[in-house]
Amino acid sequence: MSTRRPTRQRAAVEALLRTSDDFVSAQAIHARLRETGDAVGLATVYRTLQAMSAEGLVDVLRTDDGEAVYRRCSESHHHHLVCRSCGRTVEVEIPAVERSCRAVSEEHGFTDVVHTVEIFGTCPGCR
Amino acid sequence: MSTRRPTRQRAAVEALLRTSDDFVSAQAIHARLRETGDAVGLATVYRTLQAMSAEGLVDVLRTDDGEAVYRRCSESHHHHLVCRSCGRTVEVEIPAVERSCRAVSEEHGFTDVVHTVEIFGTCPGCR
DNA sequence: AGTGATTTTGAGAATCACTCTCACTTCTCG
DNA sequence: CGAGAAGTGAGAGTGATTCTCAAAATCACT
Ligand SMILES: [Zn+2]
Ligand SMILES: [Zn+2]
Ligand SMILES: [Zn+2]
Ligand SMILES: [Zn+2]
Repeated sequence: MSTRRPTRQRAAVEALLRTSDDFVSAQAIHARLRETGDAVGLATVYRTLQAMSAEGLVDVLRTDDGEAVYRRCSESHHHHLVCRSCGRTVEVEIPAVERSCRAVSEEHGFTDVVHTVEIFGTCPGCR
Repeated sequence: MSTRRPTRQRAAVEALLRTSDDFVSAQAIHARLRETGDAVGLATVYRTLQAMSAEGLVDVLRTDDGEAVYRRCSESHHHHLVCRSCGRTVEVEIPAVERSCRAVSEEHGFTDVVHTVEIFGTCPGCR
């Protein structure tokens, strides 16, 4: 089956993610774990993040320069309001968006539809 | 001023984009131009696409594996409904989405806000 | 605990999109 | 026609992500 074995490495990555409210890159996770002595191989960090992403345990998005960043998130469907300056992230649910995306898709006969919605701005603290 | 000089290379890239209804990668553009004998250096393809993107002449989005793909688009603000199988792309305007994104941003005090919205599915033809 | 099958790990190599460098070509405009 | 500004491209450099594969850890059972 698809149950993954519990390992020290996986626990370390999950713990690190639990301590960060913002999106973090795989490279950053690798570096931080190395600092704390809880080192995990880079390949393993990537593998773990992929697995967690597939299980819906983390959300992924791409920065402007194409780097993937990860964040531990609630499991219900939501989107993000991200500060482009400090990275602060707010999870938001926007029913109107869900409705409109579904409507537009049906209108054009598309099926198996998924959507990505991300909002970037400057947060009140970074004024 | 910011007027770019007209060159053979730039014209070739623009022409290529005009012939494609779907999103294309810089690498693909470079390869196709080379095939048609209308070769343009890879660096120039990237530079041209960046410039066009900055001028709002092309839309950019990232594929799942992080590659940037470009498409000549109408200049008014819109989003895309993309077939994950054949790449067919439909431009859509969704006022409700614009409204909601703005509302959510204000609610959290974010300013200078931009949003990305992309919808992926299987189109009627790829059933 | 022991044992063998199965999975996971990680150092380093490999990939690949993208950017940089810089000498050379092409425009622009007086 | 120049002189200077802007554009080009082959090739080197970057940096994130993936691959390789032998060694290490975990599991299932006794
Ligand atoms: Zn999230
Ligand atoms: Zn949604
Ligand atoms: Zn578009
Ligand atoms: Zn919009």
